[in-house]
Amino acid sequence: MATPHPLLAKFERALVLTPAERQAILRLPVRLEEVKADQPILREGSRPKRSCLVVEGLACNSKVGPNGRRQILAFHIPEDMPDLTSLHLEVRDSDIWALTPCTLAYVDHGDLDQFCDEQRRLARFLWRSTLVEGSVHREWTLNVGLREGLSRMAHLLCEVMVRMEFIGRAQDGRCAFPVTQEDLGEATGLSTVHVNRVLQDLRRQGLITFAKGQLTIHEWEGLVELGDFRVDYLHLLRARAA
Amino acid sequence: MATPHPLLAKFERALVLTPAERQAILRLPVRLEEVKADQPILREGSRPKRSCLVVEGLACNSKVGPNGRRQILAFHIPEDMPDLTSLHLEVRDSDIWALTPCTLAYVDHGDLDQFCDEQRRLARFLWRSTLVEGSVHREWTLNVGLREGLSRMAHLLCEVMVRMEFIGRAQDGRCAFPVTQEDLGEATGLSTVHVNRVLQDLRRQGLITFAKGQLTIHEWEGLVELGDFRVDYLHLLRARAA
DNA sequence: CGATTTATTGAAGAAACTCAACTCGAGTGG
DNA sequence: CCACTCGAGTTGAGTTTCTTCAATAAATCG
Repeated sequence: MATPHPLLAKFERALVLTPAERQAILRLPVRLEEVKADQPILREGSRPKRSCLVVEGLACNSKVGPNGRRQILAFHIPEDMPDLTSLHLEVRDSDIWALTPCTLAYVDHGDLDQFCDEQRRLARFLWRSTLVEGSVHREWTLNVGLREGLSRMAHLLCEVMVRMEFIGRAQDGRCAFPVTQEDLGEATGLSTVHVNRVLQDLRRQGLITFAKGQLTIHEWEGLVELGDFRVDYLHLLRARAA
Repeated sequence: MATPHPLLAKFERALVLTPAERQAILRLPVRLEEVKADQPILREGSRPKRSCLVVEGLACNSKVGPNGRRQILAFHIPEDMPDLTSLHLEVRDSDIWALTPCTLAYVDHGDLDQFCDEQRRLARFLWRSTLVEGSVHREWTLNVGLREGLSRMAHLLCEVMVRMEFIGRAQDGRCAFPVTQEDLGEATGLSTVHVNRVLQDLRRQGLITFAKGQLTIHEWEGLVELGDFRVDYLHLLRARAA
């Protein structure tokens, strides 16, 4: 088989699989689809019959507020399943948008349900994934509710870098993060103008470089300090040999 | 048996149970405990071996921010399980506090795990409960990130009232909500002073009364409008006869 | 009753917003 | 290849929202 199963990477990142588990994953029927940049993947109010995993690209979870402004609630990077929630939540309560061109691997809920019934350990891991998403939401609420602009942005950038590192897509404090300043504003609850000033401030302090969709963190400790970043809430689980 | 099993109410609110399911719930060993007001129920960093359900009282999920200020992330009312997350998330990422004296029903994770393996439908419902909690977190992030003070508070009060109604603890737009203005500030990300002014504004508009821990909503439509409140994100599921 | 929260008020100041203009770079099509 | 457009980034200035500080009033509790 040429390309490995898209779901395999997600599980193997965190768990040491038994042969039976691996087989069960490989048997899961998936369907690959492409989405263009700035296109909706899922809409609030819809009733999905399948869930997707991000294979390639950057997506986000968002809702539209009163004034028509968008609040980004989470970024989704490869190996994330942005709508695992819809497996048990009939109606979607938020949108999923592709921020860049995305490759998605879809799994039917029927297959996933059966998979969960048969593979109890892997089911628990999927449940856990949705709980981690919840934990990230909690940290974001705190971020927006309690931290001032500069610290808030610092925290966000720390999170992105750690998650990118975890999936092996960051090296030497550098990773692709192809979002606009407007996107950052929607994620932090700041205006675009203010985002611009905050980023300038971070640059001036020599903490980061952010240009052309590339994020570089020059002084990790400094940014962590400024952003009051403690990694625990990401609940990163790394597979380790027995 | 004098008092019904504390978990039964939660399930029966949303599902029509089979006799076998009901039996399985009744067999779940629980242990009732009391906690005084303003006491921690669970601490960030701890590794719980059991989960609890709120039988009586008001609790909250919160984290402490950089300046030592507390951000409330959710209120927990009877029939909520504030730390179901810890069933699969080894280390707690937030605190649970009792805001009033609380009665809690504890279930060991071992028992709960077994219960989930045997009662697949009920397990799905528990999973779903944690997903609803996530949805509430999303709405709160939007609330804090996008809405201005007045609207933000209106939204919060709408949520509280709907949830209280759902568990049968509100009548005629009136329910107990024994929190201080400081608590409300921590939940909305506003200063205590500003909360006070916002509440005055809501009162002046004739929308609410809030005194001595009693919340009354006089003009539901008006408050909903002001708070941009749409109930869907609560994913309320009501048991209905077949 | 005194002690301690909790609620309320005024005033000055900070953080962030809006509006509007301008720059820059990357297409794109004539 | 150049003029043009368009999206993204940047800057200045005035304004709003909310904060902080500090003091007072009211309520609650032992």
